Amino acid sequence: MPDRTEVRIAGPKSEETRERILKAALTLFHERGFEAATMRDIAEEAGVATGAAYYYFSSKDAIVMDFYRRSCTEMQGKIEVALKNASGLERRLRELIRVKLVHFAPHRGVLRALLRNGADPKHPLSPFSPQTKEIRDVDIAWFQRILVDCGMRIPKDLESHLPGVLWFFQMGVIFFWVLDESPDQARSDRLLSLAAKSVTSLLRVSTLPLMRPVRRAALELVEIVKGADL
Amino acid sequence: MPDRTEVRIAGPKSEETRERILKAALTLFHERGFEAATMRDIAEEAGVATGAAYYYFSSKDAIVMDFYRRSCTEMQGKIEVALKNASGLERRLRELIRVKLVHFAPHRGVLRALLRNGADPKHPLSPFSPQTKEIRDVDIAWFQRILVDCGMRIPKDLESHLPGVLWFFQMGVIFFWVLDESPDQARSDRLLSLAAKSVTSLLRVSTLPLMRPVRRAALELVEIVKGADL
DNA sequence: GCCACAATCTGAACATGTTCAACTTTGATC
DNA sequence: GATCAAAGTTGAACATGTTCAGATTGTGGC
Repeated sequence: MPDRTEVRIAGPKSEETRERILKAALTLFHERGFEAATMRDIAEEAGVATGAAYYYFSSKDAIVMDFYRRSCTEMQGKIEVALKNASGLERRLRELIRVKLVHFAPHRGVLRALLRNGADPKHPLSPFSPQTKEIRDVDIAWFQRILVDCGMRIPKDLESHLPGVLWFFQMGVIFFWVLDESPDQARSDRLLSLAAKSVTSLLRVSTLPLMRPVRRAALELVEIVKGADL
Repeated sequence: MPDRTEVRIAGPKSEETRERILKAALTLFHERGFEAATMRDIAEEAGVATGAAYYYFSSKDAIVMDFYRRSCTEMQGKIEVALKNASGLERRLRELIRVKLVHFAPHRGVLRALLRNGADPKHPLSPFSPQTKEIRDVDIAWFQRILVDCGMRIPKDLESHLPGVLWFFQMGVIFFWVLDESPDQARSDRLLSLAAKSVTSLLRVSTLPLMRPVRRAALELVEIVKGADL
């Protein structure tokens, strides 16, 4: 899968045009949806020729990628605040993920475009691709942090993988949310609460000696999956 | 998402043309991959004009859909045989899924196309869409059957959902397999074995009274997810 | 001010999935 | 066999993501 998500680094004045194109794109994505907003529309809305859009963004997907990157940067502060106001692993897990849902709420359509290639790590636009590794790592670090902070006893063998696994579950929730058509995505809210609770319970239980074989199986599973593409 | 996966029902002689187009498509998909094989190529290979291809298949995806349907029909016999030669839940689970992997092995590229829209049930081509419900139901029935046959005690509350859940896990395995680039998809084999074993162990353990709360959480999860789109 | 070079921008052209109006073949009916 | 509607077939045209050869603009050096 060829990479067309690169983004031109700004020369002196161009930054403003670039911004205009991005803004036009997001506006149109929001108004008509990702597919219905054509590159011609976007360029016109931004007051440039079609080619100019491609001068700044190497593809339509690259626009989404840029949006994704920005969103993640913007969310850092919100996450910090949300975690400050929540305590306990379960609540913090829930709030950490909720920040993302709330942040992306006005742009579910764009996110759908981001996730439309599922988990295929060969597609540059995919939360699992090399191109999004940086974002992914930043995000995984938050899970690491709430795990460490909560002071819960974590089995040594799980420790290194756990943040990544939690991030993976988060992706599941987000994926569900993006497709969720229930009013106000209420169903996703229920899913998120239940997921946070279940994960916390599982973690608590996982330290029991009885659980050793379950942990081993889970670990092997994680290793198979991780070794393949991530 | 508009449905373009319908397929013209055969008039008298047309069946042969239709077959030729399908065969040409599968050949080219196999030789060059799904994206690289254009509808023009396919039509030419079949010795008809581009439009003719669209007379028989309402879209490129419809070809994949047809392939998917046929494959499932063709597999029924193979599954029967495989289950006859295997006993015990774990082995039968493994063999049931392996039949599919083996059957689809020469067409991983086509399957990739089928799964490229991930789990979005709004996309007609998706193992979760209404358009594929019939296929799905047939498939789920096999899981039902090996569950009943194996004589294992299944908690009453899980009973009705379990076949669907197993099917869902199968989709996970297939999804992994489609993306698996390890030599001969050896990694997927390991995943499949581990998954079959884990599922069986979990099921055995699930009857313990201790597990009641875990089952409740799992059930609630299943209900949230199922209620949403399937 | 002017030149050369790079950055920016343009719009026509291309590839590919898809549509469609018109043409041809087929098969039933008389 | 003539007729005609339905089935089958054609290829040009369309929409949209993308490319590209060139036009335009901006900038540093003289």
